[in-house]
Amino acid sequence: MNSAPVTRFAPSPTGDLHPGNLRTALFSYLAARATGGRFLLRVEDTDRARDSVDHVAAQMADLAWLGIDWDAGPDRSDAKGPYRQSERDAIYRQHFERLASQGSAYPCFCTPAELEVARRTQLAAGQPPRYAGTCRSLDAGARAKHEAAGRPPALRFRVPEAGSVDFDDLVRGIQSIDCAILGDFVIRRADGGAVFFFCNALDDALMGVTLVLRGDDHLSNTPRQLLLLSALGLAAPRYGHLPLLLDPDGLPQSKRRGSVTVAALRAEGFLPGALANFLLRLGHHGAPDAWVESAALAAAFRVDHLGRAPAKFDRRQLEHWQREAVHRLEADAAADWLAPVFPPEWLRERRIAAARLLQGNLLLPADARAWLPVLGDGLGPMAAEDRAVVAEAGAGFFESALTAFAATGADLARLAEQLKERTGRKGAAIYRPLRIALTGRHDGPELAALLAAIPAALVRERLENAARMRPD
RNA sequence: GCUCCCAUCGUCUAGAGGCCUAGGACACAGCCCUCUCAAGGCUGGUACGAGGGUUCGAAUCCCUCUGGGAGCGCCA
Repeated sequence: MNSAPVTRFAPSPTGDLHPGNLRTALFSYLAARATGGRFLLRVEDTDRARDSVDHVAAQMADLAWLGIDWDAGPDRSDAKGPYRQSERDAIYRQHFERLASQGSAYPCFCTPAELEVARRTQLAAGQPPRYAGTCRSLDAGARAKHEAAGRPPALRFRVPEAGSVDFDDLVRGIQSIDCAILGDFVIRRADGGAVFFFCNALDDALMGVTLVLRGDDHLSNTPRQLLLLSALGLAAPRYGHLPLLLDPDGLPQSKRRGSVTVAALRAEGFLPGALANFLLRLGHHGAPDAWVESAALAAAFRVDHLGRAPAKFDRRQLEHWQREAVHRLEADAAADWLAPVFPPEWLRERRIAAARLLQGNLLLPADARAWLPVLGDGLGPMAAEDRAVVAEAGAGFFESALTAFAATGADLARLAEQLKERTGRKGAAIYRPLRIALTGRHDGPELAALLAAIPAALVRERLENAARMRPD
């Protein structure tokens, strides 16, 4: 495992990916890429009721968006495939038979109602709810009787009565779980469907996965999977259990609670590099304080630098990385990024120019909306304090500006020079009223670039309006 | 209920007995730079959940408590 691990991400397509899922995927991916290993994508679609093919596609799109690619997956199978559990029934069946024939598993005829009663009774008695073992040692006669009754049995794994399961978790360290606290668990439902514990562990082993990074919530189930694998004589992967990613209120992210999804973040305009840099530092330390390029992500990731404490999803941290990402955007990429808010009639060149001009002042594409009127048409009303600045400069100032503009065009340095000569003003006394007159606001990108980006006719019109402006 | 896991600034984290009057980053405040905003530079405030031990010495080890989480499913 030290040299070239095989890792995987194994989502169940029951909804959109959350940042926490994506982090697990990213870490698994980076763990493989950092050392020249392989990364697999396996779809765990064994829940026909909730799964959907749309979710599979959406999840793959989220992964690809972040820059995660897989050596094998549902869309790219190989000898170890298929990579959709819904297509692996024959494999599961074969291993069920093996387990059953060697006595590691047995048919269980208990009904859900019976099990529920037993569970309640145990809970009431202060006992942990564990399978009581009713069907554990049914003789042939009893078994035949049940079968004659027509009820199809589930298949239950026989957990050893004594001993313990020991493993060394990559992030949690040595774990030792007493078999006595593990009840016999179902591996095949009465309807013949394989259960998560089973397919998940079996597929990892069969696909040659050597390192599994997954959520904390699987930690206490790991012994069951280890038992299963050892009964099958298969090599188990190394496990590393990542702490959960929490919502800002400190509760675990979940679909039910409406936690933010990766898809929603993408729709808002967050950039993949921003999310990657953000996730890289959640439950993982040792990455540099500064921005990490996507090509350097794998080198910045260390599997032995994973933390144990849960982390909160903090949008402001994400926004910091987003700002970094936006600043780093090439002009044409920035134009694409802003495409959703640009007027459709704008040509490529104009989009690039506008993007270059604005990108330093934007966090999300929606922020650009406020600037469209400045570059195009229809300045809104200005704030009282801004009107006051314009009024203070006075009609003479703007008339001089008009004259100067006619001579210099959109060359701010020369324009300012002439204004200085004509009005005796300098510095902020020139730039500030000019900025406000031209843009209707007192903040924003460099004025020189702004002046160059506003059509000359509009520049004149705005200067004329400013000249007519009175205080109050 | 039982078993297991987690616990450092508001947030992400460093810290594996003395290097910690706890470091960095984000956020926040102030200053500098600057036509403004952003960026950048500098400065500042804010944290070891509580209580007991062990030790010459504890954020670091042990115990208890508190708080949070997970698992105990014919869900994944």
